[in-house]
Amino acid sequence: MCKHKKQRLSAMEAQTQIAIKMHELEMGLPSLDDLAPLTQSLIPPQLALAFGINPEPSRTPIDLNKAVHESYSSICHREENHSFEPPLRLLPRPDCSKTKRVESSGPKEGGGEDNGTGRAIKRPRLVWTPQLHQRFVDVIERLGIGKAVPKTIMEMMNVEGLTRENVASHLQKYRLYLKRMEGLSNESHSNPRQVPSLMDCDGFGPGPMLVQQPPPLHCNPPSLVPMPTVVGPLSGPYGLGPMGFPVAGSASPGYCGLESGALNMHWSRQRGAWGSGTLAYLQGWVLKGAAY
DNA sequence: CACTTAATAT
DNA sequence: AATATTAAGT
Repeated sequence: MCKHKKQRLSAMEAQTQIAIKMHELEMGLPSLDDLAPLTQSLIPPQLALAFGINPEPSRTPIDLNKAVHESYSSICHREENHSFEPPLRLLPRPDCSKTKRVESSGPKEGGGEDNGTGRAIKRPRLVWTPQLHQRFVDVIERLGIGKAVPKTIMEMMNVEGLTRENVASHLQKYRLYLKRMEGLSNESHSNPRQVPSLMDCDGFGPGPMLVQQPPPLHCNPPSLVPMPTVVGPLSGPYGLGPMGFPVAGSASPGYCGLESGALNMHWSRQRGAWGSGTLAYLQGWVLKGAAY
């Protein structure tokens, strides 16, 4: 009896503590008068020029409004898909010297930029991390491989600084990869006698002796459900496949684990199938006895 | 134009 | 080896 009272009390205390903290926080915030409007550049153009910093693109209230709407609809879209992908940022921070410019508003990202000195700037070469590749694959699955073209993919991936060229290049490789996988599974059909030989362990995917059914899972995911993936150092002793996929054949158990969203295995509800290119890998996992 | 593909460069 | 770039064709 007394216990309940105490619990209620402490709950209330916690509430008031939070309220107090919030109040303190708010007190610490600058007043409206102290804030610069978002339309105003944080760095005056002259100063930016003097230090060789990319001048900020000018933002009109319309730009801001647009940006807000874009963010909003982007969030809604993600909600619709039951997917929680925070907007991704390629670089820790837009670096002032030679990175890409990033602002969504204003003139398109396009063209050879210069940072005021008239010199063209080079963006650092993109590294397709598993997370990034994951997003890439997600988008392709939503679009369907037929409609997945560089521009659309780029837009849907919603990654700051990602270019169409980046995506096109990756897509080219991804398609080759898919083709290879197809070839493999066909071959296994027509020529079951063939021995997988190297295919199993050379880092290019599992061999042909695979079951054709999606493995039974304890749950059929509502939409997109992250599948078990390899975790650990990106270039560890387990093999990374052609697209940077982990390869079952060469994965050592010590490096296997469950981590949501790290790699490319998804159940596609639309198609009622494992995401393109992932089936064989998943089967590889199952055959290897990966537990989940 | 944007897209594909192959070849080549970094 | 992974990514970018280029060239040529649709």
